[in-house]
Amino acid sequence: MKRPTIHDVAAAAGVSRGTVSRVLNGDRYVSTAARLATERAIAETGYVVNRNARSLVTQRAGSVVMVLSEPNEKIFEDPNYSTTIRTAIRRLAARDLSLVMMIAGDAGDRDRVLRYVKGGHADGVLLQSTHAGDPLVEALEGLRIPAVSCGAVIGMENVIPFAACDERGGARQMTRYLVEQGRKKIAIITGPMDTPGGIQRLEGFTDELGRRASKKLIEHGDWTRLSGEQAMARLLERSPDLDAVFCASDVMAGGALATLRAAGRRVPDDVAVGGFDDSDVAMSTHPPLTTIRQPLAEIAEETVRILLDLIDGAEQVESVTVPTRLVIRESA
Amino acid sequence: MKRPTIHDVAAAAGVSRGTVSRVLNGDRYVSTAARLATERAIAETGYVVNRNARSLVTQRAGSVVMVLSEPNEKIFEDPNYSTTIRTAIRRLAARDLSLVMMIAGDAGDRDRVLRYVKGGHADGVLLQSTHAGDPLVEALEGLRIPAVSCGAVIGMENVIPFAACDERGGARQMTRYLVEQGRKKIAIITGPMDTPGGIQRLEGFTDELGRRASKKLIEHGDWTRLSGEQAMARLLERSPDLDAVFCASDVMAGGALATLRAAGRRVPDDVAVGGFDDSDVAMSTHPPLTTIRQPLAEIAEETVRILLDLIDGAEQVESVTVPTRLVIRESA
DNA sequence: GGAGTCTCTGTGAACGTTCACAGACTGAAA
DNA sequence: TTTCAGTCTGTGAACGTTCACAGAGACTCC
Repeated sequence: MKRPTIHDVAAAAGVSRGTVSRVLNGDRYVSTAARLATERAIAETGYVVNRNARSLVTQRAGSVVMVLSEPNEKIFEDPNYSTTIRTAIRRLAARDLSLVMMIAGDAGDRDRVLRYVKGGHADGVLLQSTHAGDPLVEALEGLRIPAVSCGAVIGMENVIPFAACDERGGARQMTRYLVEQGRKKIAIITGPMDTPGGIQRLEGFTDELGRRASKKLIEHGDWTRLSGEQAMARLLERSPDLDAVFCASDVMAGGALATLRAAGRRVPDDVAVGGFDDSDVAMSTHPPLTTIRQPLAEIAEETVRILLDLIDGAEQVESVTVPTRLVIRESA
Repeated sequence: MKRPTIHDVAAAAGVSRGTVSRVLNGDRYVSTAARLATERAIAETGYVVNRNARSLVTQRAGSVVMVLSEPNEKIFEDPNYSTTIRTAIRRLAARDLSLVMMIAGDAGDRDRVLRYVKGGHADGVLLQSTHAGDPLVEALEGLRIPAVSCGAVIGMENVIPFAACDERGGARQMTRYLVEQGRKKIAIITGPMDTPGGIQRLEGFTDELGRRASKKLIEHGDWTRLSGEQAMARLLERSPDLDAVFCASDVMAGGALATLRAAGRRVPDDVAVGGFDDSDVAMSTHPPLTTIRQPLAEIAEETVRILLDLIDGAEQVESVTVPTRLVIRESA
């Protein structure tokens, strides 16, 4: 029981291979009679085009690869990925492109991705959580394949287009809110300093605080809950009188809350806590987190749109920054 | 600057196409001299095999498709997917198979998946969160393509092999624990009753409770936090004197906790709360959730292993059930 | 020395498309 | 009538592999 080929369809429709191909690809020059006959034959035979054969001659892959470059396994729990993946699948499917997932944690992984792309098996690359200095990015750049990042790649902002939320602006929103609430000694727990979320959320924080910002009130985390707990402990030890902390992610804020509770601090009475992301943990903590909402679906949509533009041959594309929104709950 | 083909490699190595192909595919009959020359030529030319050409003749796709059949968009937040996807990518990559992601939410989506598979573009299918009666499953069954589900497909346990945690046993563990803690009136918030997690966790609950189980103490949720909140409210209204609630997922438990707090119930003093999954929210709630840990990575590994066995031509494969573990924190 | 078995190699024919080209037919304009 | 443009169709040649086959050489065994 072999799969029907374009020949079978052609025979069933009483036309030639070429005509079937033209119908398949929406070519203008095909008579209505031929088109109808072909369409019926396709339906009757249950014909499905063989993408391999097509790709072989067109030199187009018909797929896009999403590369998850997260060296730290733990962080993959990040619920944000799900939204991005889902959105990407949908948008690409509308263009009959499939989404292939790859991981680029270590050198071996990166090599695999590179070979895949070099083999011409992807029409574009969607970068996800790429850290500064990732060798993969330069390698991809050399291959001249359309590549877009979901969130900026630090140091590569002008070479890899991206869509991202206004990290800096969002951080300013939160910081300003904490100030407005009368908080005097505001600390921050940042993300890794080789990611846009790490760097730019800190920038927004210091931007807003001006010379009131103090090095003593800055601690670094790695996005994980545990790192949030530990950073909070360090902050409390160094500055027991702090009255607010802005955590660069909700997950880290969850950790900070636990440390604060263990230290007997009431939230928000003694210490206000602000998060970032508005992921689902923000609703589950006690008290629920006041946080910065980043429209992940929209960011994913834009990322894919830019990639499609590039695949379609756009010379120059603009990176996109979408605004964030302050979501006030109970922690601040 | 065209990509080098097998011909270029053959020319560079001073051998024939056939020999290069044999080296590529690890054929036995090739001399060391030829092998060495070929390998050098491959390295020098930067040759990467064209999978399309290969698939065209071998009739193997070189990829596996993971189908996310979740009609309800909301639920996709489930952090479990990330682990499964990541594990699958890794295991498949070791066999040089790539992972294509597809969604099968509505009929159009399902059609796309079916066309993809019918086109011979996947060597196997990984089913994820498939609900009972999903028409896609039957359709796939008809195509005779290797398919394995991550978690059982209700009603299809004997036709679609799967790997899953011991849902029923896990639920019994939790229920027994609550009983041992002296709880007298134990309620349950189940998942959707067309999923194994919905059905079997309830079964474990009633198994353990025996005739102490009461219909009045059963409420249904849909895995979302909101449904947990609402189900808890209904339970409290009907049975204000309940002293424990087993939630079939941590996320729903998070919702239940919020309702309990709003109702002035102390946890665990007045009401003990048990979850299921041991996902990251379990650590972020207040109090942290006592829950049932399901080894997601292990389940994903097994799912992929079974699929690979099927792809390798295994006639009969055994579904796998892995044990769960009670994780005691503070909510019960 | 011949037969038989292994090892190794090259070659032609697929696999299922698309694309460029050539040719046939139509209708309108010169 | 001829010419030209426009529409429609079929065909041969690619695309880059693998696979089966045939044949060459080396070695062993009688």
